[in-house]
Amino acid sequence: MQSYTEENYLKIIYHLSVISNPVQTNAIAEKIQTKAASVTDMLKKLSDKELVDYIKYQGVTLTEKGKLTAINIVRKHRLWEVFLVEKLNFKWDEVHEVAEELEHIKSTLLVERLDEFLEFPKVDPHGDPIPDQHGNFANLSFIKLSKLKTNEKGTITGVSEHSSPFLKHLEKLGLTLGKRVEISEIIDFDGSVELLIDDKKLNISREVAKHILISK
Amino acid sequence: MQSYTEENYLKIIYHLSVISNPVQTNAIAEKIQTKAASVTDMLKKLSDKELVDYIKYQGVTLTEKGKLTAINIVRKHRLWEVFLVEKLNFKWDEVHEVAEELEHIKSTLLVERLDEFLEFPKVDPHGDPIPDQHGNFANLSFIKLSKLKTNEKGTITGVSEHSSPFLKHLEKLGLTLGKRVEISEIIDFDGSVELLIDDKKLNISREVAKHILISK
DNA sequence: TAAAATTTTTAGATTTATCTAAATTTAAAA
DNA sequence: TTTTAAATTTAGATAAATCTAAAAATTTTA
Repeated sequence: MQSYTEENYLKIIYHLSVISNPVQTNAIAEKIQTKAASVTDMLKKLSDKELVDYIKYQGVTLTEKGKLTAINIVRKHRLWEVFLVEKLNFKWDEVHEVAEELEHIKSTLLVERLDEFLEFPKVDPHGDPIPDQHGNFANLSFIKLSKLKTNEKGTITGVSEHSSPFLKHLEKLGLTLGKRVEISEIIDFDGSVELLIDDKKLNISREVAKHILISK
Repeated sequence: MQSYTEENYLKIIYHLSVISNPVQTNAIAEKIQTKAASVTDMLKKLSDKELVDYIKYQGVTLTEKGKLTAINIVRKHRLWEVFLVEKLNFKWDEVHEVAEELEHIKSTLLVERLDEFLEFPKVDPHGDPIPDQHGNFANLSFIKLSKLKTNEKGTITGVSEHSSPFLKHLEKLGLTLGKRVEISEIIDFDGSVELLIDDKKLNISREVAKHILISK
């Protein structure tokens, strides 16, 4: 059994692995809001427990065991987010902090029953896929809205930025999951995107467009 | 803000206060599965934070601030128990350990929304009252089944023992909350109680009868 | 490729919650 | 009321997770 802190390290390493593998000490330190020295200490500990492969000065990779643990935490986090939004009427920008706590509750019975209660959701309120109890993800294919070309259409199915200000912004613009959009123009000057949604025109910055995920 | 551990101490002190006030160091140590020396250390800390009034060698009492904190934890514990039983189909003997973890989740929004989602329950699955957000309990009047006299009737509305073996035993006998019972005989020899439930006769030990709470 | 900059690790300290063993206080018994 | 027993506290140690400051390794740059 892992401690709350160990679980957090594993989760962060898991998320950072997607971007770069192996994961650097400083990257972890920044994400976890701690000092590099503390990270080094913890990596040694996780290595002793065979949850990560750690080479001094080189970085870490999750072992199979570590990866399964991490995915299980991600599973719990996302299921709780669905619960908060679907059942307790939380907004999609309000769920993260609470789910950060709920993801560490240990009972497997709880997780399986929650999954059932929520009718086995495949994605969380931000469109992120929810792994099953064996750690398998349904493979969803997303492309960034910023990669679409003029006149292309697609459905908003996810976001790659979870901060409250960003999500509130999208909400205000009506850019929520499931909405159908069409690119009407891409502005040369600043790369901003003009799109059609609910028959209305809308201009969003390139920065925003990069964090909206589309499926066709 | 209090730590997980501090919250547990406050909760235990709160429960023990009902039995004896002030609460003794050893009583806490036993409940919390730790050593008396550790309890002393924590009592000093809680005292510094003005959550308890602590007099060396005499014991502790919760301050108003400490009491409110404790009651809030009890509130969360019981609401989560209702959730587990009502929504996730947990049995009444399966909820305790999980609720022990869930009770420490911090968000007040979560608690109020959960309360609403559960339609403001007044009691938990064991019949224990759920305080409102101000810490007020509805005053329910219970008497022990063992205090009833021959031919008296009543409704099972609570239990004063929460262990899984005890609850499973009651379940098997059909002695669940809401059931109407009538005392048909009290056996002189061992104090055991014969009762009528669902038109069937049943004999339970005095020990069991003591932990069943009745309202008329 | 040698110097400079960056990243990472080590060493030693701190905080929180715990422990054991010994000392002290209080309560109970003779 | 003195002795004994029980409960409680103190003192000093330990484990987990963190920190700062300095040393070491790696990467970048000139």
